[in-house]
Amino acid sequence: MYLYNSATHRKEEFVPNHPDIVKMYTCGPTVYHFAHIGNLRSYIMEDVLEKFLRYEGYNVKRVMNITDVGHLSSDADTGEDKMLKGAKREHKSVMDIAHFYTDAFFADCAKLNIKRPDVVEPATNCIDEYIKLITRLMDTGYAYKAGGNVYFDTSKLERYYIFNDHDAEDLAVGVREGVEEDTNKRNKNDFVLWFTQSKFEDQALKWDSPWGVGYPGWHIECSAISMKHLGEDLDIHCGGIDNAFPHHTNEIAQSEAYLGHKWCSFWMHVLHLNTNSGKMSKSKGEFLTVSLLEEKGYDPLAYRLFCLQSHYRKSLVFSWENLDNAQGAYNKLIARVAALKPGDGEVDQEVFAAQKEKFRKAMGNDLNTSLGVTALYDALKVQANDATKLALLADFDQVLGLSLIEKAAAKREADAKVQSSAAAPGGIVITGEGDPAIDALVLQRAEAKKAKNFAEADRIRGELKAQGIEVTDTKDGASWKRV
RNA sequence: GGCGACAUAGCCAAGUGGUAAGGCAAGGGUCUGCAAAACCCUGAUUCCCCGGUUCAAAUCCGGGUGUCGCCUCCA
Repeated sequence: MYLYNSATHRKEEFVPNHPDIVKMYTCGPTVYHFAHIGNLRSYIMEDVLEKFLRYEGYNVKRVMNITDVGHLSSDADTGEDKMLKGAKREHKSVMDIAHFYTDAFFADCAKLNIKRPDVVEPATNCIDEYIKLITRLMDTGYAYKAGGNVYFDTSKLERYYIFNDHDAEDLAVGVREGVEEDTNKRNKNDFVLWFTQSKFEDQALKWDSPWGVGYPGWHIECSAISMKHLGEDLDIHCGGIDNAFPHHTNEIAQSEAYLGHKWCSFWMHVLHLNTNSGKMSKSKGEFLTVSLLEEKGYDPLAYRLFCLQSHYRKSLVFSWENLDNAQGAYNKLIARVAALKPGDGEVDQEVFAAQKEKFRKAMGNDLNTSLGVTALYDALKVQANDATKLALLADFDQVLGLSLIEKAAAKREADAKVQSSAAAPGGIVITGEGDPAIDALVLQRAEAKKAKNFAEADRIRGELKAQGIEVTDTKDGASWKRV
């Protein structure tokens, strides 16, 4: 399989460092707030990567951090979230907030069929590891102490910028509002490994260290957690594109300075989900969460399909119209899968192998999920029996994670619930979900229709629709169901 | 200001030198009293613009234009 490597700016054949395992690390959420669906786009794509690696027969160990220290009290989270405000008002601890949002994050992931990584490690669990790393960096001269904090000295590296060719002099420090230049730094792009002088007044969590009581910088956490669970090398490191610089750049700097050798082979970055007005954020415009999608009647998996129809290295624009498209496509897809008959003959191995090869080739080409989704439609259209089609759909869905088989089964079951529940003289047959009152109304309409009193028939249909009941005419009468 | 990416029908998109996949929406048709559902049919002489290379370019090269992202803690 081929993956685009941000570090080399090329598609490269993926070969793991060790034949028996793929070591995968993905930057996790900062748990001070709910995740928005833009955050979740990255996790969906990483999930597809992990599942495809397993599908290809690799043994994967995936690690994710939970950032629960370092910038929980940043200025970005003010005032928007009731839970956080509530927690503060009720004097709940930062850790309570972290736990709450960690759980919320994984609940969202579950709704999107995102598998939980093999190892999930909160940053606050690894203080000893950070101290170990920073100690060696101090001993080897890569780190220095200034103004109470410990900094990494980027001038000690031959090559600091890995993902792009920045010129240090051109870096515009403090471009963003509210960011002040730290005058303790020897070089513009040095970064903090350990704080004792917090820039956040209400920094709640502090630990003792050789450099004083304080807390770790943000970047050190990912290096240390990765090494703790995956050792001194790494196959794939993923994250949102915004992390490429400075976060991942700094991870490489400190990790390789610490190890004395190359650390990670493949770097993958997921582009952003934008709105029409630009980058999605928690404080600007609608705060788009999985729960909000559900409230509006969307299936979270329709959002997953929306992401899959695009490519992870392209920015994607979210709009309700686009989500409507995806939801419509998802419904139709489920309906078509539900129309297939399970157990209809033997799987045609030849057809199965040919279609599977197409799918593997598409996904193996830097996760071309758009073609992966097309493979689903090809499977539905291929000249073969239903058993073969279902086997293909189930196979591809191991990677795509759209719950096609389960949703189709549920739909079949729901449709089967519509039983013959009333028969009237005159041969009119009403089928529905078994509510005599509704049956009576539907029968009334059918009789009016039979008498060619269409105005009355439409009136009753409108009345039923207002109750959320959909009436469909059949050969012998009518059928109804709740929608 | 520097750096990085992207630009294909109304929308999401595939395409890596050989003459534009697929999905959604839309329109037409079959069916229906009308609908719904289902099924069938219809879409870009053209791939942001201008040059160049080539028998041949959406695909390669050069130059523009536009959009987005990053530049110290946002996936």
